[in-house]
Amino acid sequence: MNKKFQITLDDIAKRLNVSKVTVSKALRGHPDISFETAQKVKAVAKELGYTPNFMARNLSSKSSHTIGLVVPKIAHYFFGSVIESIYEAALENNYEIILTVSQENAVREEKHIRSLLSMRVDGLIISISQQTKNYEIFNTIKNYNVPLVFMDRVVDMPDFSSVTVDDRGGSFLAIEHAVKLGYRKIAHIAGYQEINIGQRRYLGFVDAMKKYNLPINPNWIVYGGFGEADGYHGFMKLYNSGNLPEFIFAVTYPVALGVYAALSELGLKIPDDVDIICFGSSDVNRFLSPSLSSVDQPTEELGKKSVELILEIINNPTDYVPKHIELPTGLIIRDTAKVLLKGAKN
Amino acid sequence: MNKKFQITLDDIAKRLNVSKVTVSKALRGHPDISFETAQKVKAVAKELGYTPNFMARNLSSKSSHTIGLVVPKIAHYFFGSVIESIYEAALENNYEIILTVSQENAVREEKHIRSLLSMRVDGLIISISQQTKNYEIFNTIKNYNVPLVFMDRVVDMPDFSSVTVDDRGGSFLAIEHAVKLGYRKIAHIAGYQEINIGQRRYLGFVDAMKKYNLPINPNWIVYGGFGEADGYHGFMKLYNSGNLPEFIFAVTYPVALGVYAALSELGLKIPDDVDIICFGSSDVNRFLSPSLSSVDQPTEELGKKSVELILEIINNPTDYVPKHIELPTGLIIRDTAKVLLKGAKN
DNA sequence: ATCCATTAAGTCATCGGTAAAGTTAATTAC
DNA sequence: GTAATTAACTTTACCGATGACTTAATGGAT
Repeated sequence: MNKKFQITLDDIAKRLNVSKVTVSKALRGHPDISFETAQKVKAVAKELGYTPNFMARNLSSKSSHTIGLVVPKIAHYFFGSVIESIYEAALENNYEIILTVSQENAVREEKHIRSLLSMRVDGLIISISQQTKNYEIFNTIKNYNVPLVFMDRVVDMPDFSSVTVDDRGGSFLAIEHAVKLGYRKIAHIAGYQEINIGQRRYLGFVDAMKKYNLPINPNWIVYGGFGEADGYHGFMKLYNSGNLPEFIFAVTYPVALGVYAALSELGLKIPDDVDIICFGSSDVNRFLSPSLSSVDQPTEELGKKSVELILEIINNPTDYVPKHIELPTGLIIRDTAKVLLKGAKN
Repeated sequence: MNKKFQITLDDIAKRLNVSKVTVSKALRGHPDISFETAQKVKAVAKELGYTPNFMARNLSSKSSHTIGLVVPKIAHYFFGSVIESIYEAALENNYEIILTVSQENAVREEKHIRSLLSMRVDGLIISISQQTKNYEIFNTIKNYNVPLVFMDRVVDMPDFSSVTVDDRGGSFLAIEHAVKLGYRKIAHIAGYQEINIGQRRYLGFVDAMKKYNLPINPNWIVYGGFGEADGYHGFMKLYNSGNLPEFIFAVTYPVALGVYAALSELGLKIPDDVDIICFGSSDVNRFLSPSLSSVDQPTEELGKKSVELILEIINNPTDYVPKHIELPTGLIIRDTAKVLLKGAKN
């Protein structure tokens, strides 16, 4: 390593024959420093290409101007899109983001959180993994008084703020829409029920079925994860039961894709053999054939609101009351779940 | 903030009536410390839930065990997938990743790089933005002697290592394949030529056209960016010229999707009106209709190799000779570019 | 008995900042 | 005219770790 790796406050100080604290204050616009001195300092800093040392600054100031982010996945449209908007929002507010990925693994998730805490992040935005069951670490966070916002996948702890979408209401809309198309035999390929999105999407499904007096066939509810494989196996299970529903509500977009894979393997057609709608979408969805109708998830909003919320807490740590933001959802009807069931009338 | 936010070496030291250096050494397995003392220290550290302070450690050791990553985008399959594999590989080697996103913006890119340098990352993995033209910052990195590996989108500077795919060879394969299907009127919706992937994919196209003695129609080469909009406008330009080619080679997957959008708007069909192949793919590609045949980009390999390479440089900074790894590509034929052109024989 | 090497610690300085307290000289207050 | 205030700096201490150097105790070789 080059010894002249970094320009420090001292380098600037020596050039101007002032103390390094003067330089530090000048650069931060501290009122102690006269206008002329400040100008000189800034000029030299610019000339030398000074950049403050992140580690040193954070060590001494005990605040890192950094937000830790923990998500289960990156290479999925939903998370990719949310992450991107979080980075955008952070940048606008001059905050750094440190992103970690749990890969849906609870152990890794906890390790990442501890690591972020040791980096003294000013706050955490967390979307928990499918597996997360032990909430100990969140109590730790609470004890440390580190601001935390749960995003989309939340833990039900009243002390923490959250930003979610209206999972229950969105699911309700989806099922109601199916009913209005004439469908009665409706299945739900559901996610894990231990996690809010799985639970609430299931509840929305139940709400709608009840409202329209439709029987809920337990065999038509398949629990599992949120990935493509889960959708594939979920549908296969429905298929193998010998009693195929007319309509499927998939808990996530990848699950719906898994259903597509199963359908094409089995030679079944949408909507003739079975119709489908899902929660969430993707940028390439409109190129699918048929393109999936879905409950809209406002990904950019989720990211933006999460950052806003965490900054609100960071800037007002004492008398902060946890807030729960639930973003409204709507339906986007594309090719699937579009045509009236044969013989049905609206 | 809670004052007892963090357990420090001193806390452990006091408990055991030893000095904090002893604790530090013990935890790092330094031979100075006896087995028994080390055991005791580790036990107390565990009991108190000690985690080293990242900032302090890095400030004093001048190495952060962290790799800075700069990419143009996240919410795109290619980058999402590479990023994920980089995180995986880093984790295996006990390195942290600090990810920054340039959003294809050169100014922002430079800002991120400076910020990463100030964080004293041990190395940088960079995939430059479409726009990047000023290489000053890379000279800065060189002067600072910070290890740097370019990934996929490289800058032609001999001092830096790189991991790329065989863009030229892959493109050649794609065009050769088209020729063998009987296509002669071949267009290329190309990217920016200032950047290696744009240039080399174009060159592969030219290589193949020359080899098969096919004329290159300048009107059938449309330059632009790497996104969906570029594909859309690129095709519209071809279409409006009144002389439609039989076959299109799209420089990226998103560009091909843009072409799809244009085709569907114009009511044109693949492969009857025009056929297509592209460079790169996505996880949902197989659900497209028709699914795109493409040049395979080994995304996980790209990520993995980049990390391996940067660690190699980090661990051997003095007599390191820059290395250029080019990963082989192949074709994956799905629905497009599959059927012999009518009237052609192989 | 003395010297030297080894083991197992401890002390001190330092990384590059920031906060708090201390120092001047000039200005203001009464 | 002297005390009090203020502007503009400087000095000192510290954040939590690490590396270099020092010290004390033990044990073996001579």
